[in-house]
Formats: sequence, C-alpha cells, structure tokens
Amino acid sequence: MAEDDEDRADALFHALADRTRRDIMRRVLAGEHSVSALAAGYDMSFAAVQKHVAVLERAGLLTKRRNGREQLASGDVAAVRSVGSMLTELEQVWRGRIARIDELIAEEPS
Amino acid sequence: MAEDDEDRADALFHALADRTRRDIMRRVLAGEHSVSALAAGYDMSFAAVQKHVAVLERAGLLTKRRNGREQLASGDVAAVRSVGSMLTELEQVWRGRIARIDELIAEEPS
DNA sequence: CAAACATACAACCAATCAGTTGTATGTCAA
DNA sequence: TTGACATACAACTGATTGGTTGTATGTTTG
Repeated sequence: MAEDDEDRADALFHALADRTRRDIMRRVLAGEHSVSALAAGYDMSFAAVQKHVAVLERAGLLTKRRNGREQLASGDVAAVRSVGSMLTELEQVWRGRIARIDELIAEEPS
Repeated sequence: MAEDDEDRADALFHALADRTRRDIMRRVLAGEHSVSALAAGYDMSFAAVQKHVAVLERAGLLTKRRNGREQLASGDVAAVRSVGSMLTELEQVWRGRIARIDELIAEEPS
C-alpha cells in the first residue's frame, strides 16, 4: 500500500474518531450548514467547532463553499464510502483465511 | 444514539486510525498470530506492538487466546463490520438529503 | 532446578489533541 | 461609515498518544 494512502486512512479514521465530528458529519451529510449554525448545536466555543470542521475538511470528509459572509459546509459521501472500502479490504483478508480453512477441511476428511 | 455506542465508536475509529494497527488487523484477520510473531514484523519494541494489540483488543477488533506461553491474537470480522454499519448509517443520512432534493425538483418543475 | 522465552505492565518522554481566550479580517445592513 | 456578524488563526493548557526502557510473572525445555 502506498504511503499517501496510509496517510489518508490515518486522517479519515482519526477524523471520525470523535463523537462531535461524527455528529457534524451527520448534519452536513443531511444538508449544507454554516460553521456558526453547526457551532450553535454544541456546548463548546465557536473556535472549537471550527477546528473540528477543519479536521473533517482536511480529511476530505466535507467541503466548504462561500456564500456571502458565511461558509457553508457540505458532507462528501464519496469520502465516507472510501472509508467503507478500506473496511471491505480488511474483510477480504478475512475471507481468504476462511477459504484456506475450508480447503484444509476438504483435504483432510475426519 | 446511546452514550455507550458513541464510546464504542470512538474506540473503534481510534483503533483503526494508526497504520501499524491497521496492518496488525490485516494479519490477525488472515489468521492467528502470537504477539511476538506480530512484533517481529515491525521496527519498534515488543512493548510498543503489545500496546497496539491491547488497543485493538479493548476496541473489540481482536481477541486473544492462550496457548501455552503464547497469546494468540485473532481478528474479529464482526467488529470490522460494525464499523462499516456506522458508515452506512452516515450514508443513509445523505440519502435522505438527496431524496429531499428530488422532492423539491418534482414539486417545482422549471 | 535453571535458563530462555512470551507476555504484561509501570514509569517516563516528546508530540499531538481538544479545548480555551484573544485578536484580526472580511461582509452585511442601518 | 459604523457596528454587528461570520470566520480564521495564533497562543496557551491539560490530557492523551505512541514510543521507549526496565522489571515482574508465568511457561517451557535442557
């Protein structure tokens, strides 16, 4: 696996490893929200929420679009799916293990 | 969402947010490996690898089984799938957004 | 039994993280 | 143009992380 892919995986899983950020993802996947609209929903400073949004943006999980003085954040479902495909890759490794066990059982009948 | 589920999600995503741990997961999903067999594959101390294994175990991504003086680690594919289902939940939120957009288009023909 | 092996865990360290407050910059509206 | 709003970013703090070394404990083997 390429180094950049691992960096990307690190960033994606890290971004999702925080409940506030996962909640932000739910909101921005449901529709565009300004950073302050998002911030209003959490019991922490605006700057803290803004930093969470920045982490998600750097990981590619959301994009921002300027609209006047607001910055509208929107979730990127393709990035969410790319995380899913990493998990699928893991599951494929596991399937290989099961296939090998099945071979052994077939070769060596009790 | 229940608090414990969020704790669990934090632990799962955090556990996967490290390339060494993801690599360990590939190995233990492919088959059982002792902690020292795993440690032999990385350029870091045995204790460091052991701590990575412990993080994965606490998150429920692998289980250990004693065999003499060895501790054999095995990946839990169900836990991997549970992470996948969290992503699917996110994707469902996004589908709701698209459905709502489609409704608007249907209601308001240009 | 003694020596080597496999694991666990504590203590420590530098780096990163998640939060804070404060300040600067750009945009809208009266 | 002035003031309120929306955002960005720097600097700081305490907690956590990922690594280290050292020590203790149980297990196998000569």
